[in-house]
This record gives sequence, structure tokens and C-alpha cells, in this order.
Amino acid sequence: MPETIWFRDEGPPRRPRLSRERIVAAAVAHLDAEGVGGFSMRGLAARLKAGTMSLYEYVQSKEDVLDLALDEVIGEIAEPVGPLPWRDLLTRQLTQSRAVMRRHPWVPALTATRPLLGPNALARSRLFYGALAGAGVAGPELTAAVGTLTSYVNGFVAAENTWWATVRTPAADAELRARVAGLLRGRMSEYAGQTRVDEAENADFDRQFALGLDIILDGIAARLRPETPAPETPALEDPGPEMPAPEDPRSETRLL
Amino acid sequence: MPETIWFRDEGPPRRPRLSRERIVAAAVAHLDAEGVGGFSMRGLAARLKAGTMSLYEYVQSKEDVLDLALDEVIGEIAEPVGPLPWRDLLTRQLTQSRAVMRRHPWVPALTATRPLLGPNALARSRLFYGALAGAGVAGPELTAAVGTLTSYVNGFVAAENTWWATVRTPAADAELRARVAGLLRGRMSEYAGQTRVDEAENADFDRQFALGLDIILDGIAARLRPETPAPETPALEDPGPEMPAPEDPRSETRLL
DNA sequence: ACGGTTTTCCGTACAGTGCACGGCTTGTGT
DNA sequence: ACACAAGCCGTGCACTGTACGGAAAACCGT
Repeated sequence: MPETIWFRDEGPPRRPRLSRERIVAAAVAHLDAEGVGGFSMRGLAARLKAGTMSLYEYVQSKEDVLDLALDEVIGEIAEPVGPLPWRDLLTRQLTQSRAVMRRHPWVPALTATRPLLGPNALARSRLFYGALAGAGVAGPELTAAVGTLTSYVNGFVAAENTWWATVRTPAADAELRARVAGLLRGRMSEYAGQTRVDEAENADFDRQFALGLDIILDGIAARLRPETPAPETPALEDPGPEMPAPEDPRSETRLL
Repeated sequence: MPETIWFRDEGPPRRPRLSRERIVAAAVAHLDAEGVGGFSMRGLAARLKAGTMSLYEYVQSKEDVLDLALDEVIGEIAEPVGPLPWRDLLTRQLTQSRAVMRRHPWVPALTATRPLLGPNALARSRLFYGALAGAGVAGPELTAAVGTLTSYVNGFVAAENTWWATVRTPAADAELRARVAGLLRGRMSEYAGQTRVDEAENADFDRQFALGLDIILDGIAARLRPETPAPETPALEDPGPEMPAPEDPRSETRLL
């Protein structure tokens, strides 16, 4: 009687128990749970029920893990579904970016330190460049526009996260909370005559974010129609406004 | 013969050798030299020729030192000199912000983590709110405008700094440099038909920064004159557009 | 079926960290 | 002259990232 697979237990793990994939997944969970300060290779290994040094078979350093985790969560941003006007596309994408960064509050801290060169980050960048180029932005204004948008989102959510972290911490007593709230929210009431700022903070941030985004998008839109008062930027001496066809038409054509 | 002071040597230090002031000055120097990753309390103490634990007489934690150092360098931004149109004032201040953050590349990494509640940071914030309020921005648009501007600056310089750090490091070999440069700068040439991006990178960033800033300021300016196409924001039901007099007229009146 | 090679795993060790604790030194008030 | 307090800091502890080298397992050519 031939011994079948069904009676042979799989025993100790056949193929490698660890993998880069498993490691980054655990890293994201670990970062979500402990924050970037509480993240350690020992803790990560423990979460994987592996020895600490085993991780170094798949990764060269802690920084590598962080880079991988960062690009991983950037991948959580969904691809745009259909053809969309550039402004809607950017608004949706960036709102999603913010959502991801709120879900993973360690992200802004990392983007401020590490360059974003992973495949997902590059795909995002490519998407934005494509959308704005399709809208007619070109030359230095194109890079400026993309840079402005992504810088804004990063900066906004970074500030937003530190706000939540300092004010909504259980350790923060009511007094600190009141003082900080007074300091910051007071600004607005000080200059706008409105004092009751109650508890709609979450909605406040949403609104704040959307408003700021609109401000930037307005500024970009203003550069599209030449009748708006923006007489600067003498344009390149380079005559060619011809646009080379992107080498990968699949992902580009559906942009607009 | 009375013993005069001149023959009595000052001997061992009379008053406390350390002080919060001395510590933050050394901390800034240490951070400039070693970066935020290489910053350690032991190193800082060594720079002050003091025992490590002596620092804790003046400070409760490493984070305290970082917060102090952060607010310290924010103080490097000069006060505006005379009355200025709001747009000029903001442009100058934010350009100086960027200069400070380039001089102290660890700043963006910290602002992404810690809330900015020091006196210098608050004074800056106050200045911006005052300038924009004086220009006629009010309500949620006011906070959004200020948030957008500061978020942009932080985000921009953070990205800029990581760029310099990865590409201009001596450890970065020419190959990495070329690959990264190709990836990023390629975006622009890909969509704008311009390929020669040579070496004017520094000027490029300057221009990029100014352009992005102009985009945002345009967006803000568009909200000032109601004839521009921005029919949203139904305004507060609160009737009073009267602005309360700032309690400290000295620093406010000269804004505009 | 078996010896050898490669791949995966990880225990140990080392230099470094932030900081709690408690003792020492020094200047001051009475 | 003495008590007291303020500034100083050596020692120690728990923790970090990771270099090194050995054990175990998986694969492979014969």
C-alpha cells in the first residue's frame, strides 16, 4: 500500500516559512500597533514567531523593512476606475491618500525621512503626472503642480496626526487638551469672531483638507486658462511642445 | 592688604555650568552635525563636556530637547521688517522657512512627528493668521489657507531633503544617482519633451518651490475677489464680520 | 540512495541607546 | 559651623540594530 500524502503530515514547514511578503505584512501590522517609535526588529520577529536574525535573510536592514512597508500601504490606494476629469481624479486620489495615512499614522513620519521610490509610489507619481499633463500643464509647472499637491497632503496629514496624537492620547489630561485646543483653535476664533468650536473636530479636518486642496487646485486651474492674471513664466525657449508617446500605453491611455 | 578679586581665580565654575539655553544651542549643533538619527543624549553631553545625566536636570527627556531645538531654529526666521502686502509677507516668510529647513535638514523629520507648540512656532502661526485675516480671509478658509501654506512648505522641504540625502551622499555611487535621477527627473521630460536636465538642480528646486507657492497663493487670492468662479462656501450664518482687536497690538498692527 | 552544496533559520554577542537611582560636591542661608 | 538644597554625574538596566558563525533542512547531481 503506497503511503499517501494524506497520512504524511506536512511536518516541519516545507518551503521557507518566511518571505518578504509575510515580513512586510507583519511590519505594517506592527507599525499600526506600535507606531514608528515602538517598531523593532525583535518585535517584528516575535510577531512572526521567528528568530530575530531570520528576518535578515530577506532584508538587509530595518530601514529596508520600513521602505517596503511604506510602499505597501501606498498600494492600498485604489486605481481610478474610469476616465475622469483631472480635477476629480486628483481629488479622489489625494483624499484616499489622506485616508491611508490616517489609517497608518506612521506614514507621514516616514515619508519625511525616506525617498519614495517603490513601485507603488512611482505608479502614483506617474498617475498624477499623466493626469495633469493631459490637462495641459507642462514644463516646470507640471513638476511644481505635482510637488505642491503631494507636499500638501503629506504635510497636512502629518500635522493632523500629531494633533490627534497629542490631544487624543489617554495620557493627555483634560488640562493639556484644553490648553492646546485653546492655542490652536483660538487662532481662528480670534480672527473670525467665532468661538464655539465644540467637538466637530473630525469633520473640521475633513473640511479643512478639502478646502486646502481646492485652493491648490484652483491655483493650478488658473494656469490652464491664459486669461487669468498670471503674466509670469516666460516659457522655455525650447520650441517643441510635442509630447512623446508613453512607452507603456496601457496604464496611460485611460487617464483621460 | 585686602585680597582683591583679581587674585582670586574664579576656580571651578561658580554658577551652574549648564543651562537650558546652552543645551539647546549644543543640541542644534549636534543635530546639524549628526542628523536626527545620530543624535544621542550621550553625544550631546559630550559636546557640552558634561556627564550624560546632568542634562536631565534641565530637561525631562530626549524629546524635550528635540522640541526645544526645533522651536529654537524656527526662531531663526526673521521678523518682517515693515508693512508689506500680505502676499509678499507670506512669500518672504515661507522662503525663509525653507532656508532654515535646508540649513537644518532634521527639521522636517521632526515637524512630522512633534506638534509645534513652542513660542517661536506660535508667533509664526500668529503672524500668518494675522496677515491673511488682514487680507480678508476669514472663517474656515483662514485656517485652511494657513494650513495649506505651512503643510506645503514642510512637505516640500521634506521631499527636497530626502532627495539631497539619497542622491548627494558620498556613499551613493554614480549608478544609483543616475537611476534615481532618471526616475524622477524623467517624469518631467517624459511629459514635456525636454530631456536635458543637467546639473541646475539647486536652481530647479528654488524655482519649483516658488512656483508651487505661487500656485497656492493664487488659489488664496482667488477667494478674495468674489468675481472669480468660486461659488461654493455659503459663509457662516453668524452675522458678525467685525474683527476683535488683538490683545497685543504691538506685533499685530505693523502687519499691514 | 547518498554525499555535497546551498538555503533557511537563529543563538549569541557587541556596541550603542534612553533614562532611573542614588551618591557626591559645592554654594548658600542661618 | 552646620544643615540644606541645588547641580552634577557614575553606575546599572532594559532595550536597540545587526555581525558572525553554526545547526538544520532542502535540494541536487550522481
